[in-house]
Amino acid sequence: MNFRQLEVLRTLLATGSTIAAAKTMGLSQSGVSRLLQQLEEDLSLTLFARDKGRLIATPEAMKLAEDAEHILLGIDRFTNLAQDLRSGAVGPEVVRIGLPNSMSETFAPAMLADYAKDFPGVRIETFFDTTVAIARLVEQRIIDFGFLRYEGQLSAGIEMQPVAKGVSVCVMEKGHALSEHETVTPKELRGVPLILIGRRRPTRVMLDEIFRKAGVPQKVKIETHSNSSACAYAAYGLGVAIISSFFANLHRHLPIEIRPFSPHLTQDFGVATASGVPLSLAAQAMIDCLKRQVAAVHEA
Amino acid sequence: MNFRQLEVLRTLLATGSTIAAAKTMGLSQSGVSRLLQQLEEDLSLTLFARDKGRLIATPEAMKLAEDAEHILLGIDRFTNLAQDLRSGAVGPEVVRIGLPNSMSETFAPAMLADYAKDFPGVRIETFFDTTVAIARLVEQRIIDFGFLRYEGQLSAGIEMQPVAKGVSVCVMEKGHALSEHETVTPKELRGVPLILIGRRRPTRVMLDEIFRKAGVPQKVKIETHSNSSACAYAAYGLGVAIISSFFANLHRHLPIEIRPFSPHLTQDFGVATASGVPLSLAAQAMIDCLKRQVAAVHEA
DNA sequence: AGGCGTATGACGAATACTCATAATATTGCG
DNA sequence: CGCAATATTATGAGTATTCGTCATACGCCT
Repeated sequence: MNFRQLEVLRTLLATGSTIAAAKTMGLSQSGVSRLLQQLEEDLSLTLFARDKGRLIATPEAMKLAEDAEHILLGIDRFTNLAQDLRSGAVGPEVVRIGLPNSMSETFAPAMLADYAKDFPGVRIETFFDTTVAIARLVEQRIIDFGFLRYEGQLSAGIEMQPVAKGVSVCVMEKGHALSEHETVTPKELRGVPLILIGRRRPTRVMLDEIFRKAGVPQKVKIETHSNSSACAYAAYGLGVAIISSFFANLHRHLPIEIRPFSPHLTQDFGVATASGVPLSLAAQAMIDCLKRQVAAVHEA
Repeated sequence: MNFRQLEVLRTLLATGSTIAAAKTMGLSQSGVSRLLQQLEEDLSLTLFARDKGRLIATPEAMKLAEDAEHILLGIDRFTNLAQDLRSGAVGPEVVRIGLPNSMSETFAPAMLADYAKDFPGVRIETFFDTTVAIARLVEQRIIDFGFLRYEGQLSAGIEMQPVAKGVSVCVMEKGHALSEHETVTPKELRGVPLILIGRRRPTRVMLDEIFRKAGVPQKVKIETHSNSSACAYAAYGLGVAIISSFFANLHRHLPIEIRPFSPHLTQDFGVATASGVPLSLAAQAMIDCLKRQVAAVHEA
């Protein structure tokens, strides 16, 4: 049995002749005739009496047509649903994402605005938190994916796909004396008030190591825990922040100058998903959108 | 698109691998693989993520599978009807009903036994599911009528006729300390492990509100999604369940005590039918039988 | 005869399956 | 640890079946 056969049954009952049915179904008269024969054969039932070369529906045909209608309706619904899923219109009711705190002010709104253009029907839930917290949210499947900096030591249930790289940079207020330099080294930072983040994190440890090797004592004026605040402090002339270029670029709207820090320190950023859990189309599209947005910020 | 493809979708979701699916469908593994690929191509959707050589269903696949199930059900019905017509007899009349899961164990059997006395020739098909799922089955006319709790916000194509009312009650194991009380208030439930159902449903939200107003924190030990399990948990002394008296009464055979919860919360139960579709005599009689049965449980 | 309808033979294109085999991940064993 | 054994999906090749068209035959009515 066959969709087409059911359609023929319906159309034949509606139109009364194979020719008319063929016309409305967009195929040849002989095709309709064949389809009907097949259906009758499949069911071992006479659906239409052949009377003087005309087709006359039997009561059986009418009974069956009701059920056929049901099936065809269901198929309609099925394909419509597929269509909606494809365009993300119906999608999963909600896409949940985790982002670093620093992205809440400008990046996330821009990204979501971009996303909402293509997927107006999808509800979005955002969690802003630290890298570790986001990783945990991914692991517990509370969010579909998270964007975070990663350092190799990821738990088993998480898969990363790299999205961007950053290098350590110095952020200072506009017109700061150090902005004369093309790049900034620990030597030049001797005695300069510093704004640092993440007390015990690997990147911070490496930074401390670099200063130690250069024989320059750090004059840490402010310890903070968000890139946003570090940039804001720098903008107010409270000191020079050393953060990743990735986050510095997100705060270009502030009155700050950004200079590469030397020696080179790189950071990897990527999208974290729970391994073995396929993403919905809507979530996948959100990741693509995020990548676009990151690329836009990066090249600007 | 194709019946076989839909079958593959269903079977694949049920079995989890092409090999197992092939076995149950009686064709080769490669056949299943091909059918799946075709379906994905037809729909332009990724139904299964290929992860390390395994298939993992996407959310889209699960959504679509529900609709596919309906279609396959329709096909089943269609062929059965054809079978009946072939064998001459204008098939036995069939009544299809949807009931809440909690009624499968004692209520439905009793009701059908009662019904079968008067209508021995009628074939009966029962669907046990959640309120929302049953409503959808009614709307799509897959069942003649459904019995469910309603909360006002019903879709346009459905008509309700009230059958019973329930009030919120506490269910606890026999001999529980709280059974001393004539009625139970939030105050007495302070620190008592609770068994609650339906995280975001209106009734649950109202319950949360009541506890909040009473200044009593809920100690939710178990969240579950069926009244049966809630009663079973209560019977095992895992905590005190707060559910509708209507469902609690269906589980009187368990070693439980039932006490009214105060303040009063009422629930409405009724029969849902597709609007504008006349019911068969047999279906109407089934509704009457259901009402009788409900009355019997209620007064007992 | 001419108009309107269905049925059917012949044939090409598409589809449905199978078999055999490749590619890849997991597991157990020495 | 390395390596075979196992389990899984994917794919190339080939065959049988089905789908649909064209042309045409046939029947009935006016």
